[in-house]
This record gives sequence, C-alpha cells and structure tokens, in this order.
Amino acid sequence: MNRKTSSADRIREKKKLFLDREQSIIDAALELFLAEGIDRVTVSKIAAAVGIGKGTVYKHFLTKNEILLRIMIDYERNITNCLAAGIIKAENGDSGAAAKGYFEARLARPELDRLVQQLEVRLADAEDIAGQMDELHDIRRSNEESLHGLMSDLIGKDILEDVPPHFHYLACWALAQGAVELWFNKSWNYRTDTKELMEFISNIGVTMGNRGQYHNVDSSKVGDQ
Amino acid sequence: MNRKTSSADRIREKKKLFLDREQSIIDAALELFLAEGIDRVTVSKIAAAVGIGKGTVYKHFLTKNEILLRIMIDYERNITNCLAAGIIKAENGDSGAAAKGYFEARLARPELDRLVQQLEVRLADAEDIAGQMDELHDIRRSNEESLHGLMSDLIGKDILEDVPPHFHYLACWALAQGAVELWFNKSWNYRTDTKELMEFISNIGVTMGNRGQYHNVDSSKVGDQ
Amino acid sequence: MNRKTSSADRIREKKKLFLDREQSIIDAALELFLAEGIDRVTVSKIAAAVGIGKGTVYKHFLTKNEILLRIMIDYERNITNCLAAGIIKAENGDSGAAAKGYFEARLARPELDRLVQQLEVRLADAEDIAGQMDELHDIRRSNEESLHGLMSDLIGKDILEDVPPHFHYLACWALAQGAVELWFNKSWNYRTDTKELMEFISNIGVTMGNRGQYHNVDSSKVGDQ
Amino acid sequence: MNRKTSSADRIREKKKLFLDREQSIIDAALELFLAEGIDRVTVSKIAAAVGIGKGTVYKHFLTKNEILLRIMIDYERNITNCLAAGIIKAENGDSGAAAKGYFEARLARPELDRLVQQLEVRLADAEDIAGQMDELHDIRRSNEESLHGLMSDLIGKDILEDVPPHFHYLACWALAQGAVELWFNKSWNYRTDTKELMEFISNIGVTMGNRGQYHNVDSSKVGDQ
DNA sequence: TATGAATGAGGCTTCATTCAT
DNA sequence: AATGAATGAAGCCTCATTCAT
Repeated sequence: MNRKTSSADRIREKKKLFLDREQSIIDAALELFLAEGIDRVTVSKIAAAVGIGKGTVYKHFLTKNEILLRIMIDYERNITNCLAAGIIKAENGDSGAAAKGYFEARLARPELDRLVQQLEVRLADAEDIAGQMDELHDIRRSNEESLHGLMSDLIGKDILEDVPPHFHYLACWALAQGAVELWFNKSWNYRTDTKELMEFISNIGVTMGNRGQYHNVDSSKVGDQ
Repeated sequence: MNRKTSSADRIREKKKLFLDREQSIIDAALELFLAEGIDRVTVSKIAAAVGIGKGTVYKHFLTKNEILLRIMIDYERNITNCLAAGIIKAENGDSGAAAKGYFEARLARPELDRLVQQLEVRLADAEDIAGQMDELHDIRRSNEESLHGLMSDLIGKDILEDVPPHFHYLACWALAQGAVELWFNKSWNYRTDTKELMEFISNIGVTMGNRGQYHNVDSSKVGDQ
Repeated sequence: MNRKTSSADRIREKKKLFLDREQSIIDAALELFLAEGIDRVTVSKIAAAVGIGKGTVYKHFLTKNEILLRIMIDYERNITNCLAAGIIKAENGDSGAAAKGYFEARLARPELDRLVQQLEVRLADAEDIAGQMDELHDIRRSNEESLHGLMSDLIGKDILEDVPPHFHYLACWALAQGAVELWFNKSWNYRTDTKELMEFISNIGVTMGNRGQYHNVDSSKVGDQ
Repeated sequence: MNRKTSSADRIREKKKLFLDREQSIIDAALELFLAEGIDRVTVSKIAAAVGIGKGTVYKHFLTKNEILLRIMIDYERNITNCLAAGIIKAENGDSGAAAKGYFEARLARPELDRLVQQLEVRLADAEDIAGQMDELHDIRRSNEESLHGLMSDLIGKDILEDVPPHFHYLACWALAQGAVELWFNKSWNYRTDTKELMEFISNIGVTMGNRGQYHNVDSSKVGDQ
C-alpha cells in the first residue's frame, strides 16, 4: 500500500511541477515584457528565460497570444479581488473605500498595469483567443455588476451624482487607466513628483462623481499606499 | 529676366507639390491606420494609397516611424490650438473653459486620439526617431507651461485646489486619455450610452481639482459639443 | 506444474494483448488517415484514438513510418488473397477471373486503395524503413509470379497477346491505380456516374491485352516517340 | 525622341526580365522537385537555386503552393496542346490519333508527369489557392469537352463502344496515370523492359473502348461487387 | 511496461529599407 | 526625382522522437 500511495504521490507531484512550470512561463514572460518591451520578447526568449525548450511552451499554451492573455486575466483577477475588499469596506460605511481600493490596486504596480493595457491593444484583433478574450470581458463586467448595488445605494443617499451607476465605475476605470499612462509617458517622465501627482489623481478618483465631495473628505488619508 | 522669374516660379511650384505630397502621405497613412489598424498598414500600402512609389515615400521620410511620429505631432498641435483657445476664454472669466476645450478637442475624434495613443506606445522605444520624439514632448510641455499662469491664477482665487499647477493639467490629460480608451475598450463596447458617459466624464474633467466644485457649476452646459 | 501452466498462459495472454494492441494502432491510424488526411494525423492523435500513451506506440513501432508501411503491407496482402482466389477460378476455365478479381479487390474500398497509394509516395524516400519496404515489394512480385503460369497459359491458348506475361499483370496494376485516382480526382469529382465509369474501366481491365482487339492498329507505330 | 524610345525600351526590358525570373523560379523549383523530392524542397532552396533572395520569390508568388500549382498548370496546358494536335489528326481519319497523342504527351517526360501527380495530392487540401485550383480543373474539363465531338463521332461510326463519350477519355486518363506510376514504382523498378511495357500499355490505351473486344465477356457480370 | 513531458530543428511568410535605373 | 524589385532577418509554430519515472 505504501507503494501505491507513493506512486500516486509522484503523479500528483508531477502534475504540480507541470502547473508550476506554467506559472514559470507566465512569470518569465511578464518579466521579459516589463524589461524589454512587448515587441522584443519572442517565444524563444521566454523559453530560454524559463530554461526550457521552445516546444515545451507550446505544451502549456496553444499560442503566444494565449500567454499574453493569461497575463491579462491574472492581473484582472487581482484587481477584482482588491475591488471586492474595497466594496466590503464601503458597505460598512466607508463610502470611498471601493474607489480607493480600486485605485490602489491599479497603481500598486503601475508598470504592470501599463503592460496589461498594452497587451490589450495587441490582442484586440487577435483571431486566435478571440473566444478566450471573453473571459477577460466577463471579469470586468462582473466587477461592474458587483459595484452596482453599492453605487445605487450611494446615489440614493445623495452621496454620488444621480447618473447610471456604472458611470461612476467606468469613470474610475478611465482615470486609473489614464493615470497609469501618465506615469510612464515619456513627455512627463522628466518630473520627479510622480508620487504626489498620483495621490492627487487618486483623490480625484475617490471623490469624483460625489455630490459636494470636497467637504467631507480627509484627503490626507487617501492614496497612502 | 522673365525666364528667370518663371523658372523660379516653377521651382517654387515644384516645392509646393513636394510639400503637398508629404501631407498626402500623412493623410493616407492616417486613413489607413484608422481603417485597418496599425499592424496591417505597410509602407507599400501607404504609397499605393497616395498613388506614388514606395521609394518616393522615403524621399520624404527617413523611416516609417517618422510618418507615425508626424501624425502624432500634427495631432498634438491641433490639441494645442484648441487648448489655446480655451485658455483665452478662461482668462476672460470662464474658469472651466480651458479644461472644457481640452476635453472637447480630445474627444472630438476619439478614434484619432486612440490611434495616436497607440502610435505613442509603438514609438516609445523606437531608436530611429528618439531625437525627433522630443518635438512631441516639447509641444506637450509647452501646453503645460501655457497653462501655468492660468492655473496659478485659479489656485490663487481658491477656485482650484492648491497643488502644483501642472497637477491640474496632467490630471485632465490622464482622464481624457482614459476616457478615450474607455470609449473603444471591447469590454465596455456593448454599451450604448457612450455619449452620455463621455459627457459625464467631461464634466468631471472640467470640475475636478476644483474646490467645492459641484456647487457653482451648471452641469447642463458642459460637454454639449 | 499447474502453476507453471497458468503462468505460461498468462504470458501467452499478455502477448496476445500486446499483439492485439498492435493491430489497434494500425486500425486507428488507418481510420484517422481516411478521416482527416495523411498530413493531419500525428502520432499523438493515433495514440489518443487507441487510448494509450504516445510512448507506448513506440514500443510497437520504431518509427511513425513503420505504421504507415504496415498499413500498406496489410492492404497488399488482402489484394494478394483476392487475386489468388481469382487465379484459381481462372485455372478452372474462367479466363478473365483473375483480372476481374483483381479489379474488384482494388475498387472494393477505393478510398483505402487511394490512401495506400499516397502512403507509398510518402514512404518512397523514407530512409528509416528502406529495408522493410522490400517486404512490400516481395508481396507484389509474388503476385506477379503466381500469375506467371496462368498468363503463359492464356498466351499459349492465344487468348492473351503474346508479350512477356507480366505485362498483362502490370497493365492491370496501372489501370487499377489510375482508376482509383480518377475516382477521387477533384477535376472529375463533379460527375455522378462514377459507378458506371468504374464498371467500364473494369471491363477494359478484364479484356485488355486480349487478342482480337488490335485488328486495325499498326502497333509498330505506337509509342515510338 | 531617341531618349523616349530607349526609356520605354528599358522599361519593357525590365518587365521582360521580371517575367523571365518568374519562369526561372518555376524551372528551378521543378528541377529541385525532380532531383530531391517534393518534401525536401524549401522556398529557401528554390531561391538559392535561382540565385535570388527568399523574399524575391514572394514578389512573384503569393505562396509556396502557388509555385507548385503553376507547375501543374503549365504541364496541363502542354498536355492540352498535344491532345489538340491529336484531335485534329483524328478528325482527318486517324481514329486512334487522339489517344495516341495523349499517351505520348503523358509519357514523354514521365518523371514530370509523376511529379505533377504528386503535387496534385499535396495541393488537394491547400486552402490558399483553393480558388486557383479551379483553373486546373477547367483545363482538364475543357480537354474533355474538346474530345466530346470526336468521341461521339467514333461512337456513331461503331468504332468506339457506346458509352457516355467522356468515359473513353477518362479511361485514357486513368491508364496514363497508372502507367506513369508503374514506371516509377519501386516494386517494379528492377525491371529493364519499361520501354516495351509502356508501349504495350499505350497500345491498350489507343484501342481500349474500341468495339470488337468484348466478344466473350458477359459485361453484366463485371463490377457487380 | 507504459507514460507523456520535453525537445529543437526547420518551414513559411512578412515587410522596412535599399539602390540601380 | 521617382520607382519598385530585391533583400534577408526574424518570428511563430509543428511534431517525430526520446527518456526519466
């Protein structure tokens, strides 16, 4: 019986190793993208970075694009989690917590957020993975939905402007998106006050759409990641 | 002497034709990018669209990237003009006019704004035009500068938050940037209320950073392009 | 001793299972080739179709080509059997029975005959199985030989043209080969009278080389390119 | 005016060179295919054989498959011409001339005929060129059509069996096809009497389907598998 | 004995750029 | 000055085969 167990163990271990490798590929790809730019990363390079053969990569992913997509989805899931935490806080009375959590998540690793933005552009017209793209969209829309109740609530309490609830979320999305681009945009890169700037923008994100927002907010508490 | 004059005329005319063609190339490239997506536009296609030979394109531009850059610069110049008009209005008392003008300009042809954003990503690491990129940055920074006085003024009048003046401009930049991405993002594409959403965001852009902004603004007037 | 017997039995059974699986692999490969086309069948697919691992396939066959070859040989053996039956009939007086049996065999499953033809092309230059190819050739030549007596006989009886006996067999081979290609050729695929056409050709096959058909032809003039 | 003429000449010459190159590519490809086998010929090799760059090949052909197809079509056109000549002769009284011409054409360069047969198999499922494939089919069908009158005539004169006229042509096609395969089939390769064998088969081709050969056969029994 | 993860050579194709005419 | 044929580097992907467990 020991035998059997240890054999099953081995198989399990093997599978784990296999899955770990999958993560290694993603991690290596991510790192390379961050370090060298999307264009300059080839499947060969990724494989070399992981220390495996090119063919092995294709055991895990059907396409190069699938790797990129997977990076995006992983990232989006992370955002979702942070947002969910913020929503809970918000439901406990801290009305700005959701937006705050969202901005913190998006700006936690801005270079990663930026990368994901760029990946999205590349993958927009990719015909392989067109189907899998939906998974990404679904995650985003589920974010939207999970905010719907909170938003409606805050609108009802006259805290938020009375517009379709998702407007508030999408405005946050847009501002975060732009903030990240601002962070890395070469035109503004010469600045050294990025951190303060991002706090300023986060504050805007947290309070924008609020009715009379600048009265009750202690802005010193916002954005202190 | 008649001869000479007419000869000079001819030369001048030739030069004009040459310059006109330069613009044709840009225009054709722009149209193709918009129609087919950046990836699918080759120098050949551009030349064919203009009705000239591929080699001729290279008489006008040293590399393909130069064309892209030129599109960006042209666009940025246009934004600058709109912004300048807004600044003048603002100096005449309409404190939100600058931001409003800016948002209107960026959202006037959002697909073009989006294209330019994408071009910027592609060109970010291009080595050939690294130098010429500065021209773009200069335009943007000059925008920033030309707003400096106005911003300081509005801060002094307690209309705007007391942060470094350029924060206000950069926040606008970011929000506009994000709004455009929002417009075209496939995840939100299924919506039909884009126009209202953009107005909502524009309003935010006009008032964000304002002290107590939602009190004095007649939001019905904002964003009615 | 009981022990030993049952142990030997077990071994025998195991061997049988092993051989059965060999046949399963061939069968599965054949089916896949027929269904998806030679190019699109990989060793992986074959293994999956059998329900075994890829590595196991290589316990039975040294290379993929060996599988293909084995399909060919199996098929050729089947043809041989049909031919043998025809020869016996022919020796009992039905002079056309051999040719008839041959054509029937080749056209019984024309898609299979076609497949084997294609496999032969692929394997023609394969270096791995160069030696084993001889087995195929031997089968064919043994067919030729087993017909030799019959042909000579029919020539002696003035039924068949007086040419080297194997000419008659090879001509049949060629016509059958061509008939099968005709059947599947896309250029003629639009026809619906395939069945009648094949009968017509079979008839030709059965009678061709018979004396009494060259009445008007000056054969010395034919083929002198 | 001399100038102008010589300039036009130059352009014309250039175009001729370009077209010549196209032929060079085909010729080189053909030679390589014949020498090394279809599998072992890559676009790189073809380009090298012509002495041009790989990219240049793609100025002339959209796809590697297009080269293959072009070889096929060129060959088929040649067959058509030979057939046409035979038809004219046949209409002048030599009833077997068409078939004879056809066989001579197909067996003139049997290795080429064989190559084309193999190319056809490869291209059967090629998705690029699917459309262009029709050109090949059209040529073949036009052959069929141009024979229709002759065949009907010979049937009317009781020279040929009274079957649908195209049966006779297709039977010839099949026999020629098979003869070529026979020529190169490794199983029969050890023979040295190929030439005589081919003459024998050609004779069959010329006379098959002629009335007066089915005397003894109960055709109702044939082919009823 | 059976497995299936790993391998990596090698094919096709694209396109910015050059340069001879 | 205008042309467009020529170039060739570079990338993605496939799959027969091996081998450690």
